[in-house]
Amino acid sequence: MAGDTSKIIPNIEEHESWKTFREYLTAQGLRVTQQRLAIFQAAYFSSDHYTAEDLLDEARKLDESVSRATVYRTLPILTESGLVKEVDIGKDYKFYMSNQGATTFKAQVINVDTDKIIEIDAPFMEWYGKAVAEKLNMEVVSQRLQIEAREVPSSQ
Amino acid sequence: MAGDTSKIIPNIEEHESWKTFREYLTAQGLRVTQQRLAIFQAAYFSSDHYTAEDLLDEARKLDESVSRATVYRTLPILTESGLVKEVDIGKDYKFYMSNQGATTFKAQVINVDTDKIIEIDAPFMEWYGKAVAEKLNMEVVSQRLQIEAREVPSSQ
DNA sequence: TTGGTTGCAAACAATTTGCATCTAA
DNA sequence: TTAGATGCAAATTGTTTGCAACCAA
Repeated sequence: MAGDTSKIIPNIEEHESWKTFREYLTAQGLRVTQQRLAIFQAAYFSSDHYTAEDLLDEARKLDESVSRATVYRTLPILTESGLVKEVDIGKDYKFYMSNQGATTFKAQVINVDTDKIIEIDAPFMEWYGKAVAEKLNMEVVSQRLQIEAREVPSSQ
Repeated sequence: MAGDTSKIIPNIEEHESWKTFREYLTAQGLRVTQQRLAIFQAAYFSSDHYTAEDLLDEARKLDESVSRATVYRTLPILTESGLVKEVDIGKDYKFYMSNQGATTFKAQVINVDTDKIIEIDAPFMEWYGKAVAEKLNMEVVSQRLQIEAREVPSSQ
């Protein structure tokens, strides 16, 4: 096996998310490969937002055989499984983040000076989207609220 | 895409927006060129969302010398002047729309099946973004609320 | 006159894809 | 065994840029 996968989080392979991921692959008729496992681990056990390129770097620390193409081919699997969330803030590349314990609707506050993304709860937004869609006789597939802001040069 | 705009609006060159655009160019030390005027007209007197490529097609109906490069170089001028608004819905190309009479905050409802974009008023969003940003000691630069939805297969 | 603008084509950058090889099942 | 998965490199696609010709002021 290329790359020990249990260095960062103790007993990481016993974490239930592993089971979820393996079962998802199997259920979809997809194979459980070393590369997919490495990419999953790097993607899911991350606490921040990352790009495909960031993910490639991290996954390679776990299995150096991982290629850029496989990262791009695996990301849709991760997002469709619900384990990872795609975050598009209007740049020419996408961000992703682990979807660990996601429940309530989140808005993103983007610091325009640093590009840092802060996720904040915005539970009532969910209701708002539904209400608007209903008026148009539509059903919500997804929604996002993004606020670009900059730090106030804290006076006094 | 909106058709030939000079047929819809009478005396189009007397519309005050022309003055605004020319004054904006001059104020910025930019030249008033035929190409910029054609792109402005195609961009501003359109009632729908359009891509850079759509805009190129429309602008060429007014001045066939307009090139793709000039469209891309003019779009930032139009958005910075406030005459045109950029709408990014997470696709790999951007949409734009005329900012005629825009006052209140708008949300976009995107029909995921047809890619049609519907703009709806969401005035309270403005307040919400400000409140959130304030809590983080930040000031809002811009915000967007997007709802992806699909038509309900109208029963009965 | 002359420095900003233009069209063209080449360059870019993120992402996708064709293909020969590899491997999970 | 064998169909699905991989790495590599080339292709794609929306957008940007270098440059010589052009033209608004």
